[in-house]
Amino acid sequence: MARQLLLQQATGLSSPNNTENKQPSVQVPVSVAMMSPQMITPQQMQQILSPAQLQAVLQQQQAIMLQQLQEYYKKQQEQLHLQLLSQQHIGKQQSKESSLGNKQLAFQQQLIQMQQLQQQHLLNLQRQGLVGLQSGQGTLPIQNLPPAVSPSDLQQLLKEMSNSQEDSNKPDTVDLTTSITTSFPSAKVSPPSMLSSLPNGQNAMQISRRESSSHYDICPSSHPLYGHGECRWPGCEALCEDMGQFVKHLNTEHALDDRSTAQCRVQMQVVQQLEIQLAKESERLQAMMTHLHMRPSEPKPFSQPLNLVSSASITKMSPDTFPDGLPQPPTSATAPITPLRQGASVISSSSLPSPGPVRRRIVDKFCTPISSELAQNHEFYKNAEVRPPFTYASLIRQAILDTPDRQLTLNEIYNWFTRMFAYFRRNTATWKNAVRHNLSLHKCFVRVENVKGAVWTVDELEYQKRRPPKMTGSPTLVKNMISGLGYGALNASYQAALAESSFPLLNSPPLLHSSGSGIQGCHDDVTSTGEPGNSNGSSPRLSPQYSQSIHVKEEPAEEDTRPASLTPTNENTNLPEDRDLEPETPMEDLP
DNA sequence: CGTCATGTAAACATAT
DNA sequence: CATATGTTTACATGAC
Repeated sequence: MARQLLLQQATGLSSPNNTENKQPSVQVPVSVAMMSPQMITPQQMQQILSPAQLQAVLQQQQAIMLQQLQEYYKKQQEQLHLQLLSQQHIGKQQSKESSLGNKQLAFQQQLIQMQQLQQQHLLNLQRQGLVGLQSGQGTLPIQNLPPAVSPSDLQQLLKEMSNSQEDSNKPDTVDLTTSITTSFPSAKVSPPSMLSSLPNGQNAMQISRRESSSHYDICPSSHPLYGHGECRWPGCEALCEDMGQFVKHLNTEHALDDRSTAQCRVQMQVVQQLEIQLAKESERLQAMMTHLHMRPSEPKPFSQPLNLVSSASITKMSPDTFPDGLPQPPTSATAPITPLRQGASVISSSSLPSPGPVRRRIVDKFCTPISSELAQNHEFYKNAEVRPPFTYASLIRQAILDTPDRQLTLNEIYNWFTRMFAYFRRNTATWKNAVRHNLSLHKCFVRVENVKGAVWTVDELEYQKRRPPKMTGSPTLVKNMISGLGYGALNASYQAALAESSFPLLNSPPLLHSSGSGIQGCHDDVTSTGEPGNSNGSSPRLSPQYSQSIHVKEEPAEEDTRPASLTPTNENTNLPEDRDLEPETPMEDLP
């Protein structure tokens, strides 16, 4: 039933714009590709589409998202540019408006943030092999995007602004709204409705091109998943001398199986999370502009950069901008963008002030490459209110291990949470309680009293002990993991999982064990970094061996007397720890 | 279906 | 007394 519906839409919608490319054997309903996960859960998708279709759909969606994102960035930046220029006018009018400087700064920051976001997204895509790397290694991914406001441009702008600020006062009559919208009609793109086809012809062309290029048989010279002589499939770095070899590799190693489809879904999620963040940022920008009277509450042209109806982009949309046919979700600005859980009901889920219990411990079971994941995405989590896909226990541990002393007070743990994750800047009572609960509950957290209070440390051995059997990366397991994620916080978790299997990290030291296939042992990150005895003696905090007084949690059926419980783990020979991924660098902190 | 890990809530104790 | 810090219990959920 659903399938028919979709296919029906597909045939109606995909045709107009696909004139240019020879559709590969598989007809892919564009509308399906456009469909946000809220509309169709991954599981449903799999049921609805044949594997081949699914694969194609995913590719399409990636392409669409990328394209739309690029356009969106571009428009956003054009707007910003204009805003800055407009601000200049205001500056003239307001003579010595002292707050102007702040406004400039705010805009500048916003703009920079946009650019960062842009880069981040591209990095992500690149990492996943979705965007071919530029030949010049050092080049920024930003190159892939339309001309943006370069730092120098920005400087120039600000310079002009500050200059103009000093002279004359003009009547405050500049109609910024019209100046913006009229001079940049292109920016007025109505948000693609959920079920509509391609937003515009250009996209269609892009998509077609993308799609065809993704079918190596059509464009043998290049492949988005092939670059620099290696396979760029997420988590795979297999070396392939030439395209032929690569194609062979692709067909054998990344055939259409559970694992591959799961990976595709995860990739979708990666993109989606970024979009959510993007939506939020643009929303914030919008609010800023509105506040500055630059743009009287006009429906923002780019409120919905992409096809998804994420809670982020929805929640604060004004009623009039709401896509037809969609019930407007309660406007709860405070509702966390908890990664869409039940897949189909982001909207409804966002209506609840507090998300119910959220299951997302996959990563933990997946060996919690939390630190490597964090290394990659901590910027993301810092800014996006996305619930990190880690358990409280692993987060607490990470917080503690992040410090030179491997010990933190409760309050410092709190601070780490709020510093590292935007998500934990709300509902403090809830998660703080959870943190305390975890600290008390898990034997791996050891409370050490010192002169002024107490600090918490991690008994790594104990922590490892509680971990379930390692995962082998079997397709089934991967699949389970993915679906178990409730489609929400996959992004990180999956990347993290892949990281263990030699994920090419862009911003972290090269892995030592890049095998390219299969997940090698599960490791949990960090541990290595520091065994206590190591150098680093300068501990501001009392490093005096935990001695003072240690509260050993009771063990129901203690097998061994755990002598090692207090000794710096480290010599747990039986535990094959990877401890390599961990960028020893304690992941610089935020201000 | 039972068990386990986890998240959430809450009661309670103790220290500051 | 209020708050922070811990501990513990209860319950729900999802994975296995």
